[in-house]
Amino acid sequence: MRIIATIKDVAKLAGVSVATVSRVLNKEANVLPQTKLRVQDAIAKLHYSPNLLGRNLRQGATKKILVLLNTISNPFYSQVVRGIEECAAKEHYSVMLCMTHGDPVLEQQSITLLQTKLVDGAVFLSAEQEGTALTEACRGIPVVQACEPRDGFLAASVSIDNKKAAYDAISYLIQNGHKQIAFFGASDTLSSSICRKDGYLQALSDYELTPNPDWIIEEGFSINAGVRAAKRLISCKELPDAVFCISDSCAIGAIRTLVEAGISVPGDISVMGFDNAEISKAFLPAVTTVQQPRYEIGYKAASLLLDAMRGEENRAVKITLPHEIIERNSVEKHT
Amino acid sequence: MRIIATIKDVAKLAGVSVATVSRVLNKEANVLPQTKLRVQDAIAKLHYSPNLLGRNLRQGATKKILVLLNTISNPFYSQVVRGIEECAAKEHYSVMLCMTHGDPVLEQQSITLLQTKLVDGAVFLSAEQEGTALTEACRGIPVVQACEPRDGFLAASVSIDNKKAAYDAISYLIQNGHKQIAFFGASDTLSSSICRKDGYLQALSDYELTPNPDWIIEEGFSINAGVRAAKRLISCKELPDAVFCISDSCAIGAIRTLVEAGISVPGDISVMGFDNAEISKAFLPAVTTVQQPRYEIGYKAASLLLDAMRGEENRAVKITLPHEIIERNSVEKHT
DNA sequence: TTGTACGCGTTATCAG
DNA sequence: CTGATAACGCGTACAA
Repeated sequence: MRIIATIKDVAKLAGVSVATVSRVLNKEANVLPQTKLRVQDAIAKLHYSPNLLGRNLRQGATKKILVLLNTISNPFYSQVVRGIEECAAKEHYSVMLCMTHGDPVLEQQSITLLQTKLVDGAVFLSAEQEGTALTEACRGIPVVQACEPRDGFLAASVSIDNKKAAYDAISYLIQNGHKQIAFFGASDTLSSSICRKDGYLQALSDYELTPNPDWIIEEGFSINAGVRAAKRLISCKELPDAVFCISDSCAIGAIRTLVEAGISVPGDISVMGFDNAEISKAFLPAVTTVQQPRYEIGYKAASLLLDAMRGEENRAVKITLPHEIIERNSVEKHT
Repeated sequence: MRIIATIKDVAKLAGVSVATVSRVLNKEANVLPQTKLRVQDAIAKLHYSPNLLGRNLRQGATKKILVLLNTISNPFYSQVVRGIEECAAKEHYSVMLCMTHGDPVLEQQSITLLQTKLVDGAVFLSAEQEGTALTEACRGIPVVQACEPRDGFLAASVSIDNKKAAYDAISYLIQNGHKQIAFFGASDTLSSSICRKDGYLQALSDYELTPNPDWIIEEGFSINAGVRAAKRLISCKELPDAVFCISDSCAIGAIRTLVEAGISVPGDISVMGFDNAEISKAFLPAVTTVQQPRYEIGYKAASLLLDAMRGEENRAVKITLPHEIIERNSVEKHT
């Protein structure tokens, strides 16, 4: 392995002091063109690039922000991260991702990057530890939450109003003539799971429909969860005329399972998803769903984080962005 | 914002020297239990955590590796990254992700993290710059490639044999009675695009079939690319009896487009994908495809990177891992 | 067992 | 316009 050049080597080769090299590196004004050239020459010759550990140590900042998320296997987060990146780039921050895989220990490891000054701030797209533990772990560190705010975690958050979104989805089903509506949810403690179920129950109640407990099936967000939920539904003695699913993946698993069992979608049962995943549009039938403003959520979250890093106290800020129902072909419209 | 405690503050509060605090932090032996307690007490009181910038600077290493990838919107990479993470964790490295979004400038920014010692090494899951430029940019830095080796980039690589994989896929189609086989590919310069096309042409040639140029349609990897390719195919005066697609996304776009046009899959046309994406199993019809050992590719790549970071010279190593054909329902079996 | 003092690579302050 | 030097926070010889 070659020995790596430092600022001293450059200074020596150029016949100047390290201070002058530093000035050239940081594009300061007061350097004679000729010495500047000598320095740049030496830099090129030695393939020198400044060690940012030194710079960051000296400046007490790294110009980096961390995005913490459960897993990248859910493409939903892709656009959220893009929003974060583009907002951060405006102030010359770069973005790094770390995954927690649902493991509080891995999450804590990433938080250590914050505590130990390796990054300047973080956006939490998921949260594995308890809210109060997170608040404690992130004391004095700029952090915000996006998509999935955690109860008890004192940090600004950006998300849609999940309860209202589910409520609107159920209203849409009801307005299209469906009265017997099942719910495929998740039994975890994520705020989105809880809020979407609340919205479902609230809508049913407001429209004076009574929920059938057999039809509230909580298997999770994944395709396989949708498959399992649909199998359980099929074994019920009565079938609903519509199903609201907590995610598009779940909806797709459900649709393929129903269809395989000879139940037509949307002919016999309508199915509605959530998130507007890319596949929803291509699936057969195309899935009617609820769209979140993913990019905007990420952008706004980064913007709040930048505020916090500037010292602005905004830990109590809770922003909700508008959702939208995307009509496609998996819901039958009875008039 | 609270002032952040340093090792000095801890030392002062505990009434010891910074050296002793450092010894406690690094779990060295020669510290009296009672002083150790005093130090730990002070650490807790001050909510102190060591500034890793100082430590990393001192030690010349960060125990972090970077994964560079185009975008996380393709869930294919999720398992690859998992393999990297789990191998890296065995030697106490943590993994961070940076996206390039196909932009050489963003890629260069991430490479800067390497050049500037912020991370110890990197796995390239994509490459935006030219191979020779990358070789130059990464001189003296431990790097490896996975999935998509770049011509001219002198770094160890791990991938499947893309040409043979495509060849095997076409053979499979032919053995199941298909003779008129179209190819939906990508016109970029990725090695996988080129190799898979080569494999397609080679197989046709070996089985003495002549490729119809109208049926070689290169629109890309995405669902929309599959839609576009299928539309172009439909407008041909003759239709093939099978299509080999460069990705599962492409295959799904193609299937939904064919089906919408009243062409049955696999009844009229069989469609084969590539990658074994999660959705392929759930799609209707379930997509016959080629499986890559994603986790193993990542794991092996990380293992090679660890070797390189230990100083082992392995830049010329090229590893190919076995692929596998996954039979499902999108290919008709004529006997 | 503990403390002193130096150096990691950089930037910032001050003289000149 | 340039140079010498003191930090930044930490780890580690060496000394005590």
